[in-house]
Amino acid sequence: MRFWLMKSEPDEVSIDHLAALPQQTVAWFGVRNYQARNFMRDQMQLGDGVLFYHSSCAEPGIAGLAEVASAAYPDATQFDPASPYHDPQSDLQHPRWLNVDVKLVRKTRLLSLQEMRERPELADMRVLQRGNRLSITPVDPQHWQAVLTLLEGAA
DNA sequence: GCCAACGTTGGC
DNA sequence: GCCAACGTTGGC
Repeated sequence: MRFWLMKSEPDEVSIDHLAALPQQTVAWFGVRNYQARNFMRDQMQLGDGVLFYHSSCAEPGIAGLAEVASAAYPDATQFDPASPYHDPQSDLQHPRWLNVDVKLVRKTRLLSLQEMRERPELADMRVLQRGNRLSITPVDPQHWQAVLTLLEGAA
């Protein structure tokens, strides 16, 4: 079992949106970066742990826990001319972009980016490294555990 | 709105 | 295959 941090803009899909969806599950559409796509395609497995992260917003940080709920399959938005994620270069027979489904486990308190940066036990997390822009990053087991402890401790 | 960082594109 | 230009991300 692996662990991941997945960024979502709450204007698009927030933790509360996810909680309100049928099955509390959403297709993780819109990834347009090969490295992030490859994580979904090659490494994610059903049941992998996900830190649901709010980015590009007033209070960036971890907002809940989720899990990988499907294998990777073609991202429908790449073929939708009305979508901002439309990719006219992608071919129906050989889709360029994939997504997995992500299912809510539970909403948590917000573990803010600021607090994450203050915690020495999280200092090596990939998402905190300088210049990191990947929307999906692997999370080491010890970081996963440290985040859970922070979420359960000081709630 | 600014800007550092980094991925992608495209000319050569 | 190099690399400059450009576009995007995302915190501030």
